[in-house]
Amino acid sequence: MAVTIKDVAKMAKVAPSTVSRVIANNPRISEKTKQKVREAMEQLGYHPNFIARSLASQSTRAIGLIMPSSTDVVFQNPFFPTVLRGLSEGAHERHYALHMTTGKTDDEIYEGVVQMVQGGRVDGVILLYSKVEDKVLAFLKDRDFPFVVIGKPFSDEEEITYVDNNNFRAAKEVTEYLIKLGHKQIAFVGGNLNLTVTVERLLGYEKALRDAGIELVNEYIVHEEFLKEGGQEAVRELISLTKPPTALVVADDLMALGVLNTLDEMGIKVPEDMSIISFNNVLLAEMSRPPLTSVDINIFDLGFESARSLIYRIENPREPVKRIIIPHKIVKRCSCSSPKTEEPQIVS
Amino acid sequence: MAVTIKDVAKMAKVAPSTVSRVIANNPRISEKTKQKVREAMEQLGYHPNFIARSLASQSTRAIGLIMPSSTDVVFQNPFFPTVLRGLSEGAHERHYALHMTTGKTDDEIYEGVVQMVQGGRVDGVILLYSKVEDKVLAFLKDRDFPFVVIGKPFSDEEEITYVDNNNFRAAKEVTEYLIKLGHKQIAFVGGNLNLTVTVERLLGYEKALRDAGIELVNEYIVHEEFLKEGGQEAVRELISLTKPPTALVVADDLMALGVLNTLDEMGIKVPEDMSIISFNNVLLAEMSRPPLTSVDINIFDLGFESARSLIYRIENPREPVKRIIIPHKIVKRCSCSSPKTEEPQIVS
DNA sequence: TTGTACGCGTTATCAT
DNA sequence: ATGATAACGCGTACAA
Repeated sequence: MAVTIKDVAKMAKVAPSTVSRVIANNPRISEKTKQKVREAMEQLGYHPNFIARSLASQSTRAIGLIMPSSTDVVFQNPFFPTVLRGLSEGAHERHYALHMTTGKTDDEIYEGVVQMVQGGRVDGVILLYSKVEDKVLAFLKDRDFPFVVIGKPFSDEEEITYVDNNNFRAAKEVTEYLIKLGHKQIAFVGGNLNLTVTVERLLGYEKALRDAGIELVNEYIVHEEFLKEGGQEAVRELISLTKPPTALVVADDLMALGVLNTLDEMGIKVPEDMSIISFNNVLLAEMSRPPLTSVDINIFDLGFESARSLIYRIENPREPVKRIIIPHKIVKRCSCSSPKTEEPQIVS
Repeated sequence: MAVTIKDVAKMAKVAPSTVSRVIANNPRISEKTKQKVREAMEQLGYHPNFIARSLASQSTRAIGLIMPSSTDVVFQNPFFPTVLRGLSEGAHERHYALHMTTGKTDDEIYEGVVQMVQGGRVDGVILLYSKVEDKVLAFLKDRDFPFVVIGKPFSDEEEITYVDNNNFRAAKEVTEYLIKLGHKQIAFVGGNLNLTVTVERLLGYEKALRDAGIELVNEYIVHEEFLKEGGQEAVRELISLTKPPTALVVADDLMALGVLNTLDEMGIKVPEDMSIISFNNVLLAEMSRPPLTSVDINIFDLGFESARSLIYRIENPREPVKRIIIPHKIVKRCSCSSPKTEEPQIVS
């Protein structure tokens, strides 16, 4: 058995409660006994037992991470290692540990969360995704358990603490950027519509077009999963239109990579024949050919601020909910240019 | 306060210990009282408290994951989401939870591990990396704490349970494959030499050349970090040699992607002018242009088996250590071909 | 088959 | 400033 507070107490010739106070650095303990106790701890190699401490203090100093379905393609996104880094750093800063749940199906995930929460394993949780009609979110809200979601909640926005980018605005900006370059036929290649992020980006795209007086055409909006095959399908559909787009707003870098490949296979040059702009600015964005113009959404900060606000919520339960918007920035690389003016060519 | 075992006991008119036994499904409890107790649990919405249970039973049913330094480029590798999936599934299967530690510096990581282990937060840990002279590993071994490492340990191989591929053999095979295609000038682009995986792959490469009677040339072996810029540097160095290689063994897909880009910029065609073969076969391998021939190392299984063997070790402490080798497979795509025979061209 | 009583390692509330 | 003592919620040896 490991060395406990009692062993230390015995060695320092004080009561266990005194040792406990020394650990908490209670000011009512004299410096002399503090020193004595600390020496004993040192000599015995004492380390506090988190479990016992949790039981007594009713707080675990651990936060739970709820991942999206592990079978979901988004799980493969380089997005995750980066949020994780942010989360980890934010938690570490306040001496919180990280606990994880994953699952293949939605039910598995839900069960995991219930276990974790009811079982008292964590003081609060962070939802690493935001989708419509989420059972998990409903559960947490119902139980009034501290949580924050990364991304904009589908509903009850006012009553939920969340950390997000302004995806609507970001999408509007990139679309306006393309319009300014002279594009009029701009398509949107989005991911799963169950994710609120997809919806927000789509809305921003539409708003920009409407503001510019450009008609929305249904065939220009395609939705596929965030990953490879999806991108390819989407592109083929678009290119085969009688009046194909000259520019693409793609909801995710990884998907844009797939798009890039398909275009290459079809002999369509980027950015000469087709402009592409995408989101997230993961490492791949600069490793593609051509390097992608992409919206940097500061993934790390998304994680970092989520951890921070959850911890704040845990430690100040009665404070009002708040939302944090992480700034974004368009990183211009080489995948966008002005459209070729087709008409003159026909005339000549 | 949440509903406890006592509340259930009161409602079912039995002793708390009886409730406890029902939870453990102790056969010495009559079906009748079991039923009665279960009804009470249902009605009250009882959920066992993991913390209390852990304290009493001295087991947390949680396993700790030790990540590499979050500042390290390898952390960004798509490798991680995939091992995580495997780990998660392996743990979930046996109803174990996942706990994480990360850190920026080695010391931060070490501190985190010590806290986690001494604090009794987990029953065992998994090292998600394997490097030389690892303080963390030494600590775990010294404390005789259950752990398994993903990758081959640098030393004390016989006394450590680990899960790995046969990277030596894999590297040997891919090199032989290139040799069989007719290549004689084959270079090796490796990552950080502190990681045992890099060493193993390098050794396999060298062995294949030696077996084939091909002289090893020092300039053909370059070491850079696993990610982008590294790859580019490495390639430039190689190409500027008076007798540049015709084929490259690259230690990681992501790095190969960087290599691909640099070659493209330099106007060198793959596979016509340069063959490339790499490792891991992450999603990106098939998304690159051209799609990469890569060694599939079954990342998921690496995680899955690690979780399994750790749990086995936790539950059977006195069993001998074992090592598990996950099979690999070369996935041939489009980045390798026979070398152009330069001489005839000069003659003609 | 079930109940009693104690222990797991801490923190927290009273005392002194 | 410090020491007893009682929780915290559950498992379990021992008793009945």
